[in-house]
Amino acid sequence: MAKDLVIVESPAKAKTIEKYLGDGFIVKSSYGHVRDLAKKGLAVDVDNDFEPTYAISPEKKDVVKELKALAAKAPSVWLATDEDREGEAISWHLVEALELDESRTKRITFHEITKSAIQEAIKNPRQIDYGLVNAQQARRVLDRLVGFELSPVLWKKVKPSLSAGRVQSVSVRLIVERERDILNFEAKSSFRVVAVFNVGGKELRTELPKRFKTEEEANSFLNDCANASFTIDNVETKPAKRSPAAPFTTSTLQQEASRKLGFGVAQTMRVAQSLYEGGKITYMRTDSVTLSQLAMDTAKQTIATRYGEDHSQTRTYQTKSKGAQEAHEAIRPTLLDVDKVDGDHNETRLYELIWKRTIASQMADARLERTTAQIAISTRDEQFVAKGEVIKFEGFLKVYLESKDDEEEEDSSLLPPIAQGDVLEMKGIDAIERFDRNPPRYTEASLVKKLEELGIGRPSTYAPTISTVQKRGYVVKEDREGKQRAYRELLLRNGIVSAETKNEVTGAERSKLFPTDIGMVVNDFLLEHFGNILDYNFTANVEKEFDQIAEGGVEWNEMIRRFYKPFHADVEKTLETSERASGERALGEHPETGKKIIARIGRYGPMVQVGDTESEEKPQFASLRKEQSIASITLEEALDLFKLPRTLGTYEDEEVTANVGRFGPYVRHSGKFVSLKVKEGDDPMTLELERAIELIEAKRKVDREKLIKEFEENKDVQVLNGRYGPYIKFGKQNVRIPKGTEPATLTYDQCVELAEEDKKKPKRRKKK
DNA sequence: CAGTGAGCGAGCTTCCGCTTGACTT
Repeated sequence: MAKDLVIVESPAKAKTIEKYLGDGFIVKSSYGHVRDLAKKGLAVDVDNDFEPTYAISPEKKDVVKELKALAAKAPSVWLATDEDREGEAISWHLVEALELDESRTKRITFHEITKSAIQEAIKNPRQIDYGLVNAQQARRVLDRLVGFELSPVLWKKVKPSLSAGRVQSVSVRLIVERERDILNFEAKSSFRVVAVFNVGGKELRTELPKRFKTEEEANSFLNDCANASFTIDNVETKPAKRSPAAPFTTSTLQQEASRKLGFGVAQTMRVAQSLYEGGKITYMRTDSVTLSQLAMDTAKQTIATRYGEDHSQTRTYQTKSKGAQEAHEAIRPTLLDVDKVDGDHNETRLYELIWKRTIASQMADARLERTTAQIAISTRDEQFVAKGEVIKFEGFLKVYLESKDDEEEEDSSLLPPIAQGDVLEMKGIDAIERFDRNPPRYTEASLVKKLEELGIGRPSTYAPTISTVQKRGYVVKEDREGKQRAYRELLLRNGIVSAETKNEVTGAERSKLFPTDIGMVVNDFLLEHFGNILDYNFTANVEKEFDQIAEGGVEWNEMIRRFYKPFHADVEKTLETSERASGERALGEHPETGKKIIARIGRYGPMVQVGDTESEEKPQFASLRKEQSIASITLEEALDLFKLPRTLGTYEDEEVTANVGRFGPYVRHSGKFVSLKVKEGDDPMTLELERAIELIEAKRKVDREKLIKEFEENKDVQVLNGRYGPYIKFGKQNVRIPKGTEPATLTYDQCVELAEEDKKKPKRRKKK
């Protein structure tokens, strides 16, 4: 008997559904979109109602071929792609690509993969929704027009191969603007006062709600406290509660995996993908916080068994994010009673996180008691405040607590027993200078959070977008070392106030996103000429229009026409009238020659320049160092760059020079390069000839020892000593020497044999 | 591998959103 064909987007989903549907159905996957705008050129006819030219994606040729053959034999074809705009379009493209007859084609949808949901869907087939399809075409065409018209403007006006787009350019803008906020941030300081009292052998830690602006004020406060008495003025206890966070979406999973496990967003998605393929979790690209009824029921049982019925609380969550399409469930374990899975370290950790978050989302509130005590000072009007918190009922906190991006204030805990009117024994009071914190730089995950808030990008594109802006060189993910900063500390002990200057490290960063010079230049250029595209609300606004198209109120080509006319005019105007953008920034004048010094982007990246290109004397150029940027380099730092290369003297009648190159600082001597050992304190600005010679000789020695053996038969074959031990260099091929073979005894024939064997060896593949 | 920074011109680059493998070092 011929079987009906069901087509879904993901192969893992296909497997599960086939199980639920049983005999009469064969379930296959389209692997996402099968057709797209043709890769070459615009593929949108702007003079003919924006008629798109679609082509079957090259890597989908085989898929389409197979599906087409199966569809030809099937009595009915069920298009079960996702229930959102893209899913509807995939179904339509399948109709077109497989040349399906719509009379025996049925469109079905479900947003959870459970037996009942699927059987219910089969009972309610419909036709393709062309409103949604057209909304998707508008989305697709708009993105193509924006991307493929803006990018070439950048090639002409900034640098070849750059790119711009509705999503990536706004992502870069967020990072650039945050960096400028930080650069312009003035860290004002104030004195934070903390007093510690003794209550029956236990410490009572309190803080002054107000901070003192100056050291004088803080000092006089401490002196006033020296002979004061301290009395509990008021104690208040209030009940409070905490509620669990919603189950994971792609974005919240990426955030928590970043905070709790230190994963990058791409890593999170890779690990989640493998859990999904193993059937351990539901689909990982979702914007929905909904759990299936089945999942909530199992969660309830699991919680009751493990923690007691009073810890369970069935909850449904509403999505808060703009533009959510909710085609799937939230990310959850497929089996909620399984709290651990096999797999590598990262898989088990991510699974555990997902399990805990899901279970906690169905648990009772935590009930707390918060106590606030005011402590009066006999000599001043200010009062110290002590805060304590006691958990009365753990509820969901037994399982999981969501992390915050900024480290929290120290956890408040139980206060020692105190009552109004108690007179306290003061142990000490500290007034410590504290600086305001600059706005935080984005991590990959906090950028995703921001994009989601703005409704920009989709679960399937968050990770790729972040990798694109890095690949284009707009943004780098880096660690930065902090700087030393002095602060004042006043201590009151035994009635005496002492003051001291101390040092702290500030501004250290780990895995944060920084804009590059090119990122800033491109951003400023786009913002100046295409401000509407870079507007944080641009996506949200066009989404509203896509919705109108979906509802049938607006024709998609009309919407595009209204957008394209002014946009294209801007493109033309910018191409004609705008200057090349080089991010030029004047740094000042050369102290000796008075020539202008500027920083800008050159052909090979950021650089500083002394003198004019138009003037008769050729200007001097120097590349910026990796950690420098046009926006922040000072005149002094720029002048330093011109101090290299330095001539140190001569050795063996040849000049020895020091410089910094692409691979760090080096010494050059008779055509050879020797790297400086920065870790051992070598510095090209101060390096002396003696040390340079030492380095040159050391390099010569290594080179001499590098060659173990050469062969008369073939000069291209050598036995060498490399970084990882001895190996055979066979032309361009590097061959390992088997264990137990003494490298120096190898003959030419043996080398040839080993090289042959090595070639035949199947390339070892990385274990997952 | 440790440079370069002028200009010409051919031919290339580029978007966002759906999905996974099939390739190496």
